[in-house]
Amino acid sequence: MSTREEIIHLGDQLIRDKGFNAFSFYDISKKLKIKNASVHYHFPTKSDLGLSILDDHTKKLHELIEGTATKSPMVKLNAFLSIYTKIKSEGRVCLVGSLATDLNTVDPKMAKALKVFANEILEWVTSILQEGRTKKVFAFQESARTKALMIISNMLAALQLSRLTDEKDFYVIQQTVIKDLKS
Amino acid sequence: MSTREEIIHLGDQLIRDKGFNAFSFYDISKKLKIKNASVHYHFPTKSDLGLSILDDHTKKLHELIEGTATKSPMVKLNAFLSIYTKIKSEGRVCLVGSLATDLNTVDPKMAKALKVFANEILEWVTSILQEGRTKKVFAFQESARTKALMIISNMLAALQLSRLTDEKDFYVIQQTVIKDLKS
DNA sequence: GTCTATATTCCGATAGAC
DNA sequence: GTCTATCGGAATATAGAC
Repeated sequence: MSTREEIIHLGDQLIRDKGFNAFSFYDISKKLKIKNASVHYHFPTKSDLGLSILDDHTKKLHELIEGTATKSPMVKLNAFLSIYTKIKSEGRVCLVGSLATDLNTVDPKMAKALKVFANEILEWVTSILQEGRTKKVFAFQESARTKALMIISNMLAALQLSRLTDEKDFYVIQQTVIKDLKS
Repeated sequence: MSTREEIIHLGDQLIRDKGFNAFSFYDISKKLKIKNASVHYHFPTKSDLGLSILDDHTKKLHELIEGTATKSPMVKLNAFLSIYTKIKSEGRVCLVGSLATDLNTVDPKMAKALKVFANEILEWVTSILQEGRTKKVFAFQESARTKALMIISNMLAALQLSRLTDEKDFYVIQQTVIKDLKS
């Protein structure tokens, strides 16, 4: 992995671990054993880094969408849910949740990229649910978009809430989402 | 309202507007037209202020629980949901969501108080749902605690997600929560 | 691409006068 | 209870050498 890629990777972890406003370029330089100024060579400003992290997430989302395009709705749903399972195993929260709470403090370009990213997730999950209902794999009463909002809300908040109530509550919520879709 | 109370009030708004790590004592002193040092007189450290804000929320939660104790489950549920409606009208997020994403950066006392607060909300909503099901006002298949986790997740994340997709999505999610409980 | 060195700004916090 | 003044530290960011 190039230094640039390592910085993006570390920055992403730090945002989802501590929040965008609580990590510094020093945190990254320390871990990579380079100097503060070297991080600034790759990303002149913190917003530049934030934008690149969002671009990276968007790119990986596209890869996941394309990589599962020919699979069944259940496999696609599991691919979506697995994103959160992995984040939970790291003890972190998701990028959308972390940056949404900081939205009023980030620069407009980052806010814009975040909105695009969140809407692409919403559209993907909506399409998965729509396809699943058509194929009689999923059952739900609301519009597919509304159901997608409910499920994404559950997963996003499951990461945050289970930090406070009980770590197991993440899985309680995730399993309930799955069970609810099948009945 | 005393200066101390005004500081708590402003600090609460700032946490839910920008996040705990993005506001400063200067933000508060500027608004109250007093000096930085005066804020420190009331709250020696930022953590002291954070703790007092959490105590204030906990106290108000207790008042709401006691004030609705003799009401119907539907009225209690509406009291719970109205908390989020009000937050949405201010364009902010809830205290639990804001601080959960910052959890790894706050001092242990604040983390502890936040966990107590979140669990009290969970217990309250659980008891509302339990009572509502017993009285045949609500219908759901999961345990009352699990259903409470789902609903709280939906509302917490509705505030965050609707900042990014569409402000109206907050109400879409809220209405779906209500409708789903009645079927 | 990485370094040393530094400029600048901001923030949390405290001492001591009024 | 609020003020002026200030300390110490941390963070973003840049200049210029290697």
